Amino acid sequence: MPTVNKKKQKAILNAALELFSEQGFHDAPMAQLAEQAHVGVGSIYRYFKDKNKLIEELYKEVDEALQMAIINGVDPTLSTKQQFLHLITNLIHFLKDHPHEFKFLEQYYHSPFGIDKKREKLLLENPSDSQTPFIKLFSGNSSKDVKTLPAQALYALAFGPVLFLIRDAMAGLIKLDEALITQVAEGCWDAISSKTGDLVT
Amino acid sequence: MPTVNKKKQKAILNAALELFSEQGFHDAPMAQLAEQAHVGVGSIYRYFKDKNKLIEELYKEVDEALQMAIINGVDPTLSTKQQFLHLITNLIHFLKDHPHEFKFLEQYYHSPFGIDKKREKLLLENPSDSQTPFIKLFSGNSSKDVKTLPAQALYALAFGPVLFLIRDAMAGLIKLDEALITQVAEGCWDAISSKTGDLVT
Amino acid sequence: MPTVNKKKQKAILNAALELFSEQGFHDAPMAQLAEQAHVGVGSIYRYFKDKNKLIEELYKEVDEALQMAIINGVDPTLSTKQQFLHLITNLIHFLKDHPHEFKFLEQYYHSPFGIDKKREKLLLENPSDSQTPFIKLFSGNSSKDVKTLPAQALYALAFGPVLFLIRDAMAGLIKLDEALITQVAEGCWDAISSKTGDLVT
Amino acid sequence: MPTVNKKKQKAILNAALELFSEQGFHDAPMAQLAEQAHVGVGSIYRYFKDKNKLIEELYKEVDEALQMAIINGVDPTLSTKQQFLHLITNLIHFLKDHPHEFKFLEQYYHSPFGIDKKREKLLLENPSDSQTPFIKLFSGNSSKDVKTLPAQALYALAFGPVLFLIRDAMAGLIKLDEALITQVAEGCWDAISSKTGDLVT
DNA sequence: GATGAATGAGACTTCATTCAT
DNA sequence: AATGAATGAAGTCTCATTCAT
Repeated sequence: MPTVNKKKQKAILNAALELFSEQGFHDAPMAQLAEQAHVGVGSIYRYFKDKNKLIEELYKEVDEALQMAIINGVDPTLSTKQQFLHLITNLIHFLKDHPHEFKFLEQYYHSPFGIDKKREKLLLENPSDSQTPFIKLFSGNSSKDVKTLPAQALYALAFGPVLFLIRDAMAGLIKLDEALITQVAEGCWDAISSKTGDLVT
Repeated sequence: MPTVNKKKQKAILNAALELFSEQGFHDAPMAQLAEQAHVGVGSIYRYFKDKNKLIEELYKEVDEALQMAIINGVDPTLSTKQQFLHLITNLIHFLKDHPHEFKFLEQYYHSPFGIDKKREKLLLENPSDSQTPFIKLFSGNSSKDVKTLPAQALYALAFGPVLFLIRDAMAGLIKLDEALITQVAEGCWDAISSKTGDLVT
Repeated sequence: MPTVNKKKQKAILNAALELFSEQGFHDAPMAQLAEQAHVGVGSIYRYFKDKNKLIEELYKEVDEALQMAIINGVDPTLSTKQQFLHLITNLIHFLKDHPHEFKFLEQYYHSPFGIDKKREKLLLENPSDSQTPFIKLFSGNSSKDVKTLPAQALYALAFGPVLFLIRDAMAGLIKLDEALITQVAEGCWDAISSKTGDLVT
Repeated sequence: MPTVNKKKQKAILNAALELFSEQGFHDAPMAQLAEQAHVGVGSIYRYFKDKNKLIEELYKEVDEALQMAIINGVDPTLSTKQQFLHLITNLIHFLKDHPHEFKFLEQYYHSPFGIDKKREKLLLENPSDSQTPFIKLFSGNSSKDVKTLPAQALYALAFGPVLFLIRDAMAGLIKLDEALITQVAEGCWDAISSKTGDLVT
């Protein structure tokens, strides 16, 4: 009965997401994880080879959810800027509304797991896939709206502020309302827009 | 001879910086640390109460070096933009040239150590101190050059891209030459500059 | 099968009793304890939160056995003296025949564990409980047979010699045969009996 | 200058007495001991081979002081009972007034140091020396006043209650005033006196 | 398939002792 | 003679993983 399987696996992943994000990978013992998932410790090892593999799988799940959220409702007929603002706003909303996911991802990227291997994969793999909605936006003929920079630099200018901001929001240093979200999103656009540039220097 | 004292302490801090940045706090046993510092395990505890305290001290050291590097050579008579570009460029160079320090800081901020307490302190404390050179730049009468946004939002737009970019550079995803550094720095400025804004939407 | 559970716990307690009594709490490493109990080190911690808790539990066990042994076969219809002699003799026999238990208890009472907290509890708690068979003997209408002294003083006169004697016996300084046991028991009675007292001074 | 030597040695012994009695042998690090004695750690090892030897030496010191205190003011021309009461009362007063010494001795006797080896020595050594004033009292022609029992048994009946009582007093379970001390001393005498014995059984 | 008792490697930390100054 | 920085053996405890039930 594969239903049971998937259910239990999902329960483990959910418990893991919560525990990892709250306590960190290293301070989330498998025993506690099992308890939270209402599952025997041994059962976890039936679904995941070991703790590392569990983390990897969880990452895939969370990343997928993130990608889905980002592209939600984007209208390809609109202007590049409009699409960009939509995407960025989606991203901010998702991260803001999913603190567990955000904290997990942050931790993942800043651990031996993701620091080299994973981010590389993130970008080098599927060059035309759905995984990176921004890549499509920045390439093609809409690229004239955007500065002539390596993709990584554009990413940095576009995403960097978002991650930084969410972290601060999560730490309670700033409150993210819709107005601010919009302003920051526009700031991100200004950073990459080719139309930008002041006269005085 | 107090020199011996400081020397050994420095050796431990150096070994810690290297090990922590490469393996992470949790995967850098005190024994290995001692070995790398050419010191007995017990000696570490003469200089630092425990592992946490060692991490804390190391943070202070690294942070101080970072702050020094950022303000190096800044000319207060120049325009806000010029000063900003100088500061940001300093920051990028330091992080790029000190991968250990960068990785350590990233890890520190994304751990129970710094996640709430430290960043809060970073910004709420010394309102007029040397600790945050950017805060001075954004306040005062030069604030007209900068968007009307909460400090946190400006920080996010200014620093977010840098951290993101350095991470990618460190992972080998992009090569940071001077030209690119300049371009990204300008992108950061565009993100926060009040002179920015295109006509078409 | 919960039997396995209790069996292993018992094995640990037995090994602990032996080791603690022979080497002292501080010189009985958990590793050696595990070995003697034919158990993995980690297993001990499944049954006892830590070493202190293990000592505490062991104390409860031993104390209970001691209390049981003391009241064994006492006939409440006999005279106060007869009952007292019976109790004291029981006590001497138990301690003499259970050197591990005796040494453990001695050590326990002379450690931060029992020195204040436990002995206080021993006497102040259950005023009418089974825990202290002597207290009943000394109170009530049989109290006329016993000197008018604080309970603690009576305890001292009654038990003090026993503990002292057993210690000497254990050290091989004296051999405890039945005749001697009887004589000492009577000496204890003389110490507390109100009928005692010589004419010449 | 041997004066300096003795002074420093005494300082160490004093600090040791205090620390050992308050924290126990095992929880009194040499470093803390050195600090309390206002002495370098290394210096301790100039006066005592190691920690064990220090404990042994301290025992000798304390025991000597105890023996001196016991025989203080005893009048050999008085009756056996009077002498006994004087000795016992001396003992009680000394222990009551020197809690550090008492706790140290208790701990010493209930440790691998004293449990077998030392007490044996205490009694088997000097059969006619000053070390055991009671032994003289119980032997000779005054022995007719005392029960015909092995010396150890007499010791037990005489000293056992005292140690027990002091312990309780130290734990705050009972307050030792002069009246009570006298009564207990007489109880001890009753326990060993040959004149004792009631008619009813 | 599911469980959780059992395990032992390994982490952190303490502390008696040494020895160069 | 005195010191105290340096050391590493040894102790307690945790936790990922296994395997018999």
